[in-house]
Amino acid sequence: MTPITRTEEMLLLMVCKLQDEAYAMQIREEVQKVTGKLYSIGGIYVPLDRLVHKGYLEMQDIETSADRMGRPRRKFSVTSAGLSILKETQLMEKAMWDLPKSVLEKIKLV
Amino acid sequence: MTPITRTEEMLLLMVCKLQDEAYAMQIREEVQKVTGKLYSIGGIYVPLDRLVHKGYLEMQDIETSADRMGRPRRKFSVTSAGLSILKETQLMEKAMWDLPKSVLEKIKLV
DNA sequence: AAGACTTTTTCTGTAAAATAGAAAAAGTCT
DNA sequence: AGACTTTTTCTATTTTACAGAAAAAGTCTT
Repeated sequence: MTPITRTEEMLLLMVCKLQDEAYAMQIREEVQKVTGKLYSIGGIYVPLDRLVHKGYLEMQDIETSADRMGRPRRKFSVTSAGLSILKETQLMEKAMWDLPKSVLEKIKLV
Repeated sequence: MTPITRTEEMLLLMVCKLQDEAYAMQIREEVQKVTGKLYSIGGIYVPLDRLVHKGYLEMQDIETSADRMGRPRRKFSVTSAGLSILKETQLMEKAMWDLPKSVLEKIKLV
């Protein structure tokens, strides 16, 4: 299983977090909350589509109900392969940060 | 401060971990230990140079002492800007993984 | 001292991902 | 019908990932 990028990790996690509200534009907002940075449209849609293509996300067309305007949205959800790669990613991050305490301390105090 | 990639994060951390043994080829080995994957030569040198260029790493030429063969090596060390970006990265990762317990549980059990 | 040997670094080309934003699409509202 | 709202599609550019051959800079052998 080949590792995912940080952007991909973030998007998967935001879909997890948003659950029934995991629409692209909501995800974009959530990413901004977490990173403090507003991603461009392409910066969201391009990797989301890639994640679908890789089988880590599923997509569902949602019909516009009478209570909102604009083009119909697509809702995302994480597949079990997606959960699995997230777990792997988490373990890898943990391994990466397995450093001597003295080093961790130095980072904390910067 | 613009975020770094996962590869950059990993390399910075491996330099931290290896301390006085932070030579490119040692770093490569360490990366393999953590990820389970052997990176190509370019996969190590290219981003290391980039990190130097960005000011997150420093480089020092080490003269070959009589007890080893081969071309002289370059030793890397993390700058204070490097420590700082690592800290930011760590905080961002923490924010990303701030999910409902039910979701974290689902990931754990996959 | 010349040439074989060892190990690291330099270099460069290709593929993939990040980034950006204009234009199109698909609805609702007046 | 046409204006309006919001999302998605599309595509071009820059940056990063990935790969490995060739060059470099030493030591060792004879």
